[in-house]
Amino acid sequence: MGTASLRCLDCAVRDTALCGAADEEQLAALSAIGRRRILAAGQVLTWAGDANLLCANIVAGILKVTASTASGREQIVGLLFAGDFVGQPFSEDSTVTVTALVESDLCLYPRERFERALGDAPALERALLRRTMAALNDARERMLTLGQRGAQERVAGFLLDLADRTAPCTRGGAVTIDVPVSRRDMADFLGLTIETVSRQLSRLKTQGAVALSRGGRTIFVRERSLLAALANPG
Amino acid sequence: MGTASLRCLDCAVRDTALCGAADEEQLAALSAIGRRRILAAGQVLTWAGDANLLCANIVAGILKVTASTASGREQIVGLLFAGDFVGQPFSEDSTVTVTALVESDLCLYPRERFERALGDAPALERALLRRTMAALNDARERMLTLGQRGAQERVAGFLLDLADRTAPCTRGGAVTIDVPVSRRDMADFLGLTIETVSRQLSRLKTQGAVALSRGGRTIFVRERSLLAALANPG
DNA sequence: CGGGATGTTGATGGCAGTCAAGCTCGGTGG
DNA sequence: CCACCGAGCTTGACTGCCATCAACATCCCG
Repeated sequence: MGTASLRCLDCAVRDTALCGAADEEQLAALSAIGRRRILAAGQVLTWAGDANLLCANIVAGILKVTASTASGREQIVGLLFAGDFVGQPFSEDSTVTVTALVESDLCLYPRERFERALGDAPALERALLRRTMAALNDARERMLTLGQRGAQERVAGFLLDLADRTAPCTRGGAVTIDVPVSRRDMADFLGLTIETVSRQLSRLKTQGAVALSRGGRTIFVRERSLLAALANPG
Repeated sequence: MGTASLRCLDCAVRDTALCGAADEEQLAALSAIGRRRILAAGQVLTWAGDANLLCANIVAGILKVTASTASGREQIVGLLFAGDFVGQPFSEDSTVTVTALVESDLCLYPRERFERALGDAPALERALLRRTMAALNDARERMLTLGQRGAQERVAGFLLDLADRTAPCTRGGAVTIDVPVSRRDMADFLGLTIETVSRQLSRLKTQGAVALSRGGRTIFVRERSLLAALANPG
């Protein structure tokens, strides 16, 4: 237990992850059932429809959560970053597929044992509830986007979200975004096609809101306020 | 407390609502802080952006949860029925607007007191966590619809959901659906326009999947399997 | 019976999807 | 070092679906 909680106390996401809500004893319990695993880029953690055996905290990396149509069309219903929680405690089977977008480092827990740990740690369960509610809010915001906004609004809004993630403080100025996903993933996230995403990015460039480079994976935001205006036309 | 829990024990949604997870003592505590309120059709319970002061259980009726664009376009991000929970414990302000679609009967709790009650009743908090996760799953399924499906698939899928809600058992046969919402609300729910919804319903009629009546508010499903096929083209 | 709200149908246009070339960049091997 | 290759990205031409605008029908309620 000593070494176990030591490992956790050293963890890169000790404060930002769910574990941040755990005291030392609870942390030791978590540590006892958790094990680290590296996922290669493109590797699938859980498949939709499979038995729901895993929960995890993301130590490093980026994962996508996807739902798919019978005809194979894919929608990214969530993006997960370091510190985020993955999984569905108290559910028998998983309804979504979780895939690593880049090499990712996870702290895995067997689902049922994790559930027992939650029962013994009210603070943990409370933290998970708050996170789940936050995820629901995100999902609702995205429903608004997918149902009501046009292509340019979606792309501009996505870039703004990325900018906030990488540089939350910068207000009116310029930011460099390292887009962590391919055009295909951007399209699947936004409910558009690759071509439409590409065209809208080009349009943002000609409008002077951004500059592109390195195969489109680095985006320089020239005028954040302009981008905001395009993301939310009045 | 005797009369209080008596009121609750009589409640129409005693078993289906969140309270179903509460024992008698916890129920008494809830009862002590809850009060009933009738909302007229069209009346708003909470506005997006306002302070988040309320939680509630729905005793009877139907509510919509909406998010809006700066330009006034509205997306219904959730529909709530008898037994469902409304509100966002542990959040300072509400991000969505909740409106009654028909006259509705609610059991209201002041948010902060409800949070305290949750802290004293782990079973309640557990139940709320499960519901929130279920809501998140719903939201993700709807993201898939809004992002990837065509108009006919959306409308057919909506009808199937309604059919499942009113007659979960009927498998291959025919069901009569009493559509509980206007065309405008259907459109806002599905991310379409009123006209498109109407046209797709007419199309479903000519295709023999449904029959319409009473100003379109009653829909007779002729071939559930056909409807399912149209909702999920392979 | 009349009038307003709600729903349907029609004509048209625009935005995004589809199909199809090119282009860029990074990696590999000669 | 450079030519080549392939994956990912961009751009173009065209189509099709859904939104928009507008007229008409139907239902409901007094």
